[in-house]
Amino acid sequence: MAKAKFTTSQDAITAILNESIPLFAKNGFSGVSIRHVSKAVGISIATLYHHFPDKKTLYLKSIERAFSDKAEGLTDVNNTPGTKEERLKLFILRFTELMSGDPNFRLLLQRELLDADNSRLQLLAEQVFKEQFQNVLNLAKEISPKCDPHLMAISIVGLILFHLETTPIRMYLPEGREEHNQPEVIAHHVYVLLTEGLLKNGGLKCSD
Amino acid sequence: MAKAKFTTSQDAITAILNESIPLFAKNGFSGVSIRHVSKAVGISIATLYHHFPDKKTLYLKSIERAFSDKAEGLTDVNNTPGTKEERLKLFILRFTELMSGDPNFRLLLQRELLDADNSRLQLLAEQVFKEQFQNVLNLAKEISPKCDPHLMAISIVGLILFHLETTPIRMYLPEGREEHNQPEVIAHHVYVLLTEGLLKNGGLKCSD
DNA sequence: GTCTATATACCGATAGAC
DNA sequence: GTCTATCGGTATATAGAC
Repeated sequence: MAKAKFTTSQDAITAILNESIPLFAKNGFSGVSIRHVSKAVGISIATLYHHFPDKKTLYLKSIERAFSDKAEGLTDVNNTPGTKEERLKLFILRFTELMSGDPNFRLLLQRELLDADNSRLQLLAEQVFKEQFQNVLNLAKEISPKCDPHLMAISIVGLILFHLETTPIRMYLPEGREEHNQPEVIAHHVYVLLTEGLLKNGGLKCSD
Repeated sequence: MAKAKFTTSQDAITAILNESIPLFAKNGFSGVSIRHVSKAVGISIATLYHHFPDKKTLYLKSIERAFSDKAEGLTDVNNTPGTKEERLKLFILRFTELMSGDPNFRLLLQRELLDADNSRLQLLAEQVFKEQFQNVLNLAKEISPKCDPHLMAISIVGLILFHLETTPIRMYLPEGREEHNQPEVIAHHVYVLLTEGLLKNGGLKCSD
């Protein structure tokens, strides 16, 4: 008889998700097989199917687990003291550090934007991102009341995410340097760009 | 004997790539099988293998074909007449329209950023994007000489690409509207954001 | 809770005829 | 240039013992 590797079903499920999350983040849904996951955990395929009914459910539970952890990572920055500029700066820094600190979350998000159907996108938007996006929306309204808040909120998070997204190809592009990948450098660049624009005073003072 | 569907090998290759490009864009490398592609083209698997040695080569040739078409789409906007603001505006509009006009190119690019190894990213950077990126770099240097040009160039294209990337989830996020997906709306928003920043005159004049 | 063994389908790739 | 037929491997998923 095979000895029990995990005492409770929850332990086994957690161990499986701990392996499946990075695998799905790196290789996508169809790039990961049940065999890969079960081998990474150190259990048989049948054992994995004992805990998850099918591959799709395993994927969705992986997404769920990976995303639920992050929902609390960004507390409401609108409730912190300070001017609107300070709160914007704080949000950008926190969001950049959060996203660069956990690559799995960002990679899974990007893959979902590519692969998910409308029902799953709706689920993500309404049950995962809604609250956090609303915070950015409020910040955008306060800082730039005349502009479309939705477009502005997308731009704020998009600037940060795209810099992280292009990290692997940067060093091969002209004038790309290693330091461009540091969260603090990205956050500072995004903050200055957003607050001052390109043309003010003949160009940004990125050395500030 | 089976009748010849294509007279020349080039015709067959073009027909195959015409089907494989959108399939790879939508489903990724491991989400597409040789069977899918051959069925979509209307030929047998063996015929496909007569034109391409293996699946990986088919994928790389698909990328190559899809990307080569776009290299000329963006002519050097720095050589057009007008002020730097006008040239920035022109670049943003052209780039936005180019990217929203051919979803396959953008989707393949995003998938490559997720899936490609370093050698393929280097190939993409140096043989596909180098020249165009250099143009954006020059524009960034001229417009914002005090700021890091690399970071600024990434920000300019990133703003546009992220708005397109999030198109499918927008309508499910707070205050998302259908018109936010129009290329002209995105381009105008990006231009105003870049040139004026968030805080100037108490907020952007997005209605201009 | 975990296993071995197996069912069934699909995968990438090839052989050889026409 | 295209096909049918097929190989060996792997995919997801299940049955049933312990």
